[in-house]
Amino acid sequence: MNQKTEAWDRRLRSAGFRITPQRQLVLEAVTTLRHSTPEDILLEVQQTASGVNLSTVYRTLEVLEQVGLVTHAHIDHGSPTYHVVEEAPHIHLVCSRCQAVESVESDDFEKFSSKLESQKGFVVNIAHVALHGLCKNCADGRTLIIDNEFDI
Amino acid sequence: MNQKTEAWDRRLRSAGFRITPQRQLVLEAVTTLRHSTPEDILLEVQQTASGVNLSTVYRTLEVLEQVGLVTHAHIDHGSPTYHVVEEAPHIHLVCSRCQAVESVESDDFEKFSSKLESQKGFVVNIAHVALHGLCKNCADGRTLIIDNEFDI
DNA sequence: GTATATGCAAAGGGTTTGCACGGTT
DNA sequence: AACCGTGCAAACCCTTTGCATATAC
Repeated sequence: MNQKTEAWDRRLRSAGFRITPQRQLVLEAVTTLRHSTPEDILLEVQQTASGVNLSTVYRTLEVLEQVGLVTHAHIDHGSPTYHVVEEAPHIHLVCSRCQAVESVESDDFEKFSSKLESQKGFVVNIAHVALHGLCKNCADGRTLIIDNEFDI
Repeated sequence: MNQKTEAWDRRLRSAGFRITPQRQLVLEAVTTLRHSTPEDILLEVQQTASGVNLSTVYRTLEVLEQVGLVTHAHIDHGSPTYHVVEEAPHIHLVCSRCQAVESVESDDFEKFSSKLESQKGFVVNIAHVALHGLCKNCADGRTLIIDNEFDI
């Protein structure tokens, strides 16, 4: 974890940003929570002695995203969810019924997206992909999602 | 176009909703604009004599989505974009740089998603898919999107 | 010491809601 | 006539911004 922290710091510093307790706290929270909204992160960091202001959370996430340490995806209708940029790229599966978020490796998706690239010239930002639907539990045998069936 | 209108009306009526000028106007606007935010729709319908209130636009879109006449996808960080449910299912490609929205048929995507279904049990709502990245023009030879390269 | 980051509070955008009125059935 | 739908305004998120203060470098 310490090694990770050092890498984070280097990344920030090399981009000309300063290391602050708030930035470290937010980064730890994003790591711990795995998929979290700004509000989630606020609650997490507020459990520490120092605490961080909500606007600082927003500004920090912006910075962390700029330097490539975190990304976000639009998981539901509300706030975006942030997560650390990992070694293994993955895409998000979001259940429209139970709101569960699942990460799956993107290998198969990449086959599709590279085809898209060669055919249409469109280059997909894989880390940003969030697919909505029903998770295994909630699907329960269905094979087709009717658009208006859930509040999605 | 008249035939379409009748089908719309039937759909609404059979679901127990009433036919109102506002609902017809919104539906026409969504059709005309192809990919539009509530605000876009408001501007479009305000060009008519009657006009429609913004909150009615929202409520109408909710109804139209419930009865399966329109869907929405989360195209950018802001408002969702609505479009009519078409015969040919398609997914959306959204350029992070120029904001252009492209529709492509979902055949290839479905190959991926059915694999996802058999392997993970996750059933993707295809109409809701919006992939972010760079369009042909903006990609301009790139083959990898760095997450923080654009404000996405 | 200087430039950057933070906290606070206020403003901003998008969306939802309560209520009285108007229109559809 | 009864009920549903609309307009209006207020309320409600979530996010951004301005400014004075604090802090990293």
